[in-house]
Amino acid sequence: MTDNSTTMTIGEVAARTGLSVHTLRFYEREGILADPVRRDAGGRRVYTENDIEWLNLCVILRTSGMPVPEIRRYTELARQGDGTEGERLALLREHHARVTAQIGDLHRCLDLITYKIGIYEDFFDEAEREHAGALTP
Amino acid sequence: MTDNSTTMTIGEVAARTGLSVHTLRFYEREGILADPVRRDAGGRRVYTENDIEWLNLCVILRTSGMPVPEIRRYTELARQGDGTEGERLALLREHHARVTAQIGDLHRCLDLITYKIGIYEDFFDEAEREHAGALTP
DNA sequence: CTAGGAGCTCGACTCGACTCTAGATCAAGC
DNA sequence: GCTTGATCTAGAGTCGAGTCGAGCTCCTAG
Repeated sequence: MTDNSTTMTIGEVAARTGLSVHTLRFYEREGILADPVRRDAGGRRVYTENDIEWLNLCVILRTSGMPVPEIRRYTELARQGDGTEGERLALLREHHARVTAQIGDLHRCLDLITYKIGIYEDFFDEAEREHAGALTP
Repeated sequence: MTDNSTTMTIGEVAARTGLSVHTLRFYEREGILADPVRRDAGGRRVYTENDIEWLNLCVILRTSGMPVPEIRRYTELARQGDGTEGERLALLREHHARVTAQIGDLHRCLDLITYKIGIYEDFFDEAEREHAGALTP
């Protein structure tokens, strides 16, 4: 049960999202926070569970390579609310395709790397066999 | 049969590797070419099939996220030749692990993105059903 | 012989995404 | 009241990986 009314300081949010406080402020400047962060009497940022959730989504999007401007676009759409679902869906689908493609690329790279590793391993196996004076017919 | 003695200009290499001529010169400065590129009488670079092969490996390593300095390290070891196989193998294994981990990360991101897409799709399905005045019991 | 297209070097610039600094403010504990 | 540690803002700096430009040279086709 995530209590929707408990609030956090920027430091706590940093701890919970894995982002640095610098990055949190940076993201806010870049306009990728769901709603403008509230402030307490002293002017410091006050975050809610909602913000954490949104930030976690942002982290996922960034980790999977979505550029900041595109996250901003998504955020703007979400802020606008009703009527933007189509564009949001399109944006996510596009990203989905890119990530899928990238995974494919990485797999192809991995195959070659695995192959190269195999060559080196063979090299050492061979050396060992010779060292042991094995009986290769 | 790749003729090992045919040579190419930088432009041809660019066409064949997908790298720009700028990038080819940049890679050379960065020391990630197997051997110092030969030059013709006029001082222009002369590439061989070997260079192409090496560059293709570099492209794979870069695509899979190996930083340039690490490729340089690998290149240096390869240049030194005998006795460095162990370190080369270690380096490749490390990279293999990183790439594998990254693929895992991307899969995790993809799952969440897929989930989000599902939510939007449900939203539209629902809207459509209502529009059609369906008989949901 | 000359025009145009590649190439050359060196150094500067870009871009994206942070990351850090300075100098001020604030809140809480002693 | 004072200190200490967290926050604040605005703006500058960093880092990686290219990317580009200026000014020059060189080959080749017409």
